[in-house]
Amino acid sequence: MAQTSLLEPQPPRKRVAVLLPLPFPCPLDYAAPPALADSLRPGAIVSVPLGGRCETGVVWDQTPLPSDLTPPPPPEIADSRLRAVSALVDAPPMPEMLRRFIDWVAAYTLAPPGMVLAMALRPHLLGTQAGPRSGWAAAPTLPEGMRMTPARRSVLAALEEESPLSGAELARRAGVGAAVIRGLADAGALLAALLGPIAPFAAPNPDHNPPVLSGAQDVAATALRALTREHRFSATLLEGVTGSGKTEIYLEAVAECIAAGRQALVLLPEIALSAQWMERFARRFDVTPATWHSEIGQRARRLTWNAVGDGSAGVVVGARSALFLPFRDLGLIIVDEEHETTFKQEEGVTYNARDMAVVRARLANAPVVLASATPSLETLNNVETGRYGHLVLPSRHGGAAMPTTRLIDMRMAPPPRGRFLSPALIDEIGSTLARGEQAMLFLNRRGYAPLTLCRACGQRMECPHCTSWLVEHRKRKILCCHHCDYRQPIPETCPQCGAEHSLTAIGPGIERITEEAEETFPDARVLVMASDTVGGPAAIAEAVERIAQRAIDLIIGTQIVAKGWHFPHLTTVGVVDADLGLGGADLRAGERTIQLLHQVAGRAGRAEAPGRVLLQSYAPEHPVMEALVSGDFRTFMEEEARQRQPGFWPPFGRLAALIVSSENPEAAQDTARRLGRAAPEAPGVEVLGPAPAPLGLLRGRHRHRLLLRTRRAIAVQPILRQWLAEVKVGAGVRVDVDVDPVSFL
DNA sequence: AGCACGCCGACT
DNA sequence: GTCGGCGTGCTC
Repeated sequence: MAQTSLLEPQPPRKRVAVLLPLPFPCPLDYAAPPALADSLRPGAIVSVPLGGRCETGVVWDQTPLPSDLTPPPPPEIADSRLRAVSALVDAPPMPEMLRRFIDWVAAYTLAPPGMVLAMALRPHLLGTQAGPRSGWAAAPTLPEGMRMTPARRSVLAALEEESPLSGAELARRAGVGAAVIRGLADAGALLAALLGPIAPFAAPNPDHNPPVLSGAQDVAATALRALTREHRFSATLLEGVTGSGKTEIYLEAVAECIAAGRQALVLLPEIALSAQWMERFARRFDVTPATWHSEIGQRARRLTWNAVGDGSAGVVVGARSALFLPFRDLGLIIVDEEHETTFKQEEGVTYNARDMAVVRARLANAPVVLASATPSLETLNNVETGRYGHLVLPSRHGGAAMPTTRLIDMRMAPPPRGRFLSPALIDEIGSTLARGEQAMLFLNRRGYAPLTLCRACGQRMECPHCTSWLVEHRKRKILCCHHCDYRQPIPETCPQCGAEHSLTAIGPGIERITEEAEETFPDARVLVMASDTVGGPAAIAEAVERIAQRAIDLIIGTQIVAKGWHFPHLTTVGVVDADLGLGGADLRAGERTIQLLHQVAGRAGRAEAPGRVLLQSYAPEHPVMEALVSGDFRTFMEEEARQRQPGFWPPFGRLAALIVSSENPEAAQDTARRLGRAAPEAPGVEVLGPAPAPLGLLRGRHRHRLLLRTRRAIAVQPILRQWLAEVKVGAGVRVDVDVDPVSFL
């Protein structure tokens, strides 16, 4: 009887590639146990051994990518080193579309595919049971002799309102700790009860409340409906000023998508701030959509993830990470405010959700609609070259006029020393308030003052971990860094020279403007809106409601007041420092400033009362200011394009940044220099740098930057891959790759 | 990302 | 003489 010889070749074991949500460069190979072999198809969720632990991953396949994005194939490991897949996880497989998308994003951003997978799989990995959960109900009679305390009483009161409730929810509503609940349960005052099934997402009704459309609106809506019916990829810019009805129009495409039984995804820049958007959706479709953003609770997260996967969530409104949901049948993507830079994720996998939405749509054979009043130059260029379609809503809905914009030349009539509101602006706000209308002051800078210096020695208060000034927050009595979480009390004496009471606030932040406004308009009811002063979404919704009810006269705010709110009684907007975004060597400084200020201006005068916008500027002849006054956004962007074209700056060329950082300044510089020496050389390819980053120190890491610029026809990924492979990165040094950078700090 | 292995300081 | 710091390197 012949024995199997160790020298004889073994039949090759059946192997599967498994991608794990870990920063590996490629999937790992595992042996497929015969019992599982048939189930281990691509997309299957599996448990596998890794080192001494067990990990959850997804059976992967080699998915075809555009040739210039394809990473090199990994070397195959020997059969003898293979370990076997432990188990098939009882969960729906990851759809092929999503797997292809993950590969695409990883290849494009040069992120490890596993890290991209982690974004798509994390919701699934958090908590595994979706079955019925148990909670607590009050016992029909209280046990005799039980001690009653205020905390216990409030638990029982909460159950009078609603019962049963989960332990965590009950503790939250009663304002007590888990111990109180446990005590009551032990005493027999609470009984375990099964919680009912979680309410599924109600189906939006596309015929609930269709809008009455006219003229250009009707044309645009009809066109989007037709594209949505087609079931193939298309990209369309929907351009229209604030108040032109953009949202209503693209919701018609959503309606068409729902009617066709497919799923729609709407990406918004800051979902947590959009209670008003939800209302509009509810008015149109009679239900609230599923939402997805970083702040939803774990329960809702899991529920939504499942509902998207089984198709029961027809519409998802989300922040950028919603792109990675396991849509079963994605039929439409909307990117609202497509020019917003918050679509760019800067941490971890650096991707631009606006661009990846286009990729996702292409893979899904679905249309994508990019909506904006002030489209990015990238998108305008894609329209220009015919890659994207273009629909324009030329005027404000209901005949409301655009606000008039006026510049205040701060060199001609400056405010008094230490003041920041010019006489002209004060006049205008004063008469607005006198007419009983609302006014807004906009300054995109939190805190009291951006810089604190010593009058005696000139010492500036700066962050010990970052290249940045400490910002005074007078209300909180601290100096804090806006780049890291460093904060310190405001010192009484100068830490440098010891002089007493010599520290002076330089420049305005929103707190300081509030102080000045309250002194100037003592009778005005003032509301301050900044990301660090308003609370959660509910608090913001309440603030917006108070504004709508005219309980507020003067709104003072940062960025967040610019974001799509409708304030019907607001007629005058004053921009405290219109030049603020123009400093620094940012490629898109002008574009960004005009987009932001245009959006702020759009808050003014949306109803019958005409709006006024006043821009305080020390550079009124700047093209950005002139464009804001004339309202000629188009001409400004054309000029911007003319300036970028000869140097092959985006969108006429491609950029990728390498950020070299280390706690050790020499190590960072050394690696940056060696990267510089190994810089790729080819026609149409240029490397700028290395140079110390403008933010030379960030969270205690010293930073240097290199910038790769190529002609549009040349992909940056293979160049970057080869370049990085040539250079040995020093100990403790990190090289972060940022393809299509938005920030140049 | 974890987790192990591996070389140099303060302790029973 | 050991316990332990976290630096480098590997996981199919």
